[in-house]
This record gives sequence, structure tokens and C-alpha cells, in this order.
Amino acid sequence: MGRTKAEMYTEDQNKIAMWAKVLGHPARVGILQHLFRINSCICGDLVDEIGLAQPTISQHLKELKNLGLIQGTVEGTRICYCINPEKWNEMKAGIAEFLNQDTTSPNCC
Amino acid sequence: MGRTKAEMYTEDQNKIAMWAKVLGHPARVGILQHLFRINSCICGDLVDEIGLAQPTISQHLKELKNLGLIQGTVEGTRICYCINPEKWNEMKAGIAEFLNQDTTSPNCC
DNA sequence: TGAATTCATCGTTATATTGCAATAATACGA
DNA sequence: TCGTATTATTGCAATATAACGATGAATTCA
Repeated sequence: MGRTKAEMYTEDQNKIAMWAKVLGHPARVGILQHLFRINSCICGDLVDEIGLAQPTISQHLKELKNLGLIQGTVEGTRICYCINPEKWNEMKAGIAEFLNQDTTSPNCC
Repeated sequence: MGRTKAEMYTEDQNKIAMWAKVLGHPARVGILQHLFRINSCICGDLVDEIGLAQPTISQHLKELKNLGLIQGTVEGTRICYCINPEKWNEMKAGIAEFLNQDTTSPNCC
């Protein structure tokens, strides 16, 4: 991402940007939507569902895991992923607070 | 970003990812927060406020403009930026719908 | 034990993003 | 018109992302 200097920004700004960044790819949005839709865990059908190669899916899953948004448990040779509700709600609250800023003030442009 | 294949995804997924991506940098988060805080328009004090070089700020502003989230009007030699409430609310609704998915189902992990 | 299955990791390529210096463009005032 | 101030654009250099083939690790089953 070039050379972003995280220390220039507030913790708040970095956190929002971090969350937004992980949502900033349609494959990851699709993975999360699928996990919600299937509700119960799913394994590697994401490869078929999304249409990317297995290593690519694995990489996207890793990024989602790094933020704790999803978690996986081993089930034999397969791995079962699902949403982590606590982290999801934490992100939802953080982003909502940012998005809910007041837009009713008279804007001069 | 490597070679993301936008045509693989739904319009919905691309839209959410597009919005999230532009929020995925702390400088842009900071710019938007500042525009909200100052409420009335501001010009190029963002350079002092954020602490990046003027061309860098200009580039971030351009990305926010591309999505229509902010708009600028010329005021002499300065340019006055502010939030575009319509677009902001459209983004807010789109992201909220995605984030508000139900997390109450029993998760198996 | 050995083959098969599933997922993660590594290594590489292609592309995107960040950041800035230099420079251009625009508008104002003297 | 000329100089000044402000913002945009251009052209890099450094770094991050995305994608995938090849390979490795773990597990199940024969």
C-alpha cells in the first residue's frame, strides 16, 4: 500500500481504516456474505462459490482471520469457517459510529 | 491491488468493496472526520491538519471526489470542500445493510 | 503404511497504492 | 501584466495487494 505512516493518525482512524480495508475487496465481501447465508459453518466450498483459486481464497480467509472477523475449526481434513459475532459487532459499531456523523448541517458547497 | 476481476462479483459486492476501499486509508478517514467537524467548508488546511504533503492530500481528495462523497467549489484561489450528504447517506445505507446481517444464529465454531 | 483429500504456505508475477518533488494551472491583487 | 498563493497534475520510487502454480502439512481411510 505504499508507505502509509500509521503513527500519524489516531487509533480511531487506524482502526476504521483497517476494518474498511479488509472489506475493500469484493471477494472478501462475498466470502462474508456466504458465511452469513450458510449460517452454519462451511468449509472450502468457497473456492467453488467465489470462483478464485484455492490459494487465493485461503489468503483472503487469512486476512479475515487476522482481524478476528471469522474463525475456523478443523473438521477432519476440512476446515470449518464461520463469523465471529463479537468481532463482527465490534466492527459494526465502530464503522457505524463513523458513518453516523451528522449530515444535516447546511453545507456551503 | 493486484488484478481483481470485478466482473466475477455481484454489483452489490463491488459497490460495498468500492466504498470500503476508499475508507480504507486513515488519511481519508481523517479528512472526512475533519470535514464533518468543521462542518462548514474548509480549504487546504487539510495539509496542516493531516500532516501529509499537498500533492498527497490532493490525491486523497480526488479519490473521495470520484465516489462523490465530497464536493469542492472554487473560492478564489482556494477550493472549498465539504461532504455530499446524499452520497454519504447512500454509502451509509449500503454499508449498514451489509453490516447488519444477523449474527444471532448459533455458530458451530 | 500409503494413497487421497483438503487446506496453508511459499515463491513469483502483475498490478495498485502511497507519498512526494517538481511543475503546471488557476485566480487574485498590485 | 506580473508576481503570489493555492490547488491539481505529472512522474517517479517504495511498498502493498491480488492471483496462482507448486509444494508442504495434516487428516482420514483403505
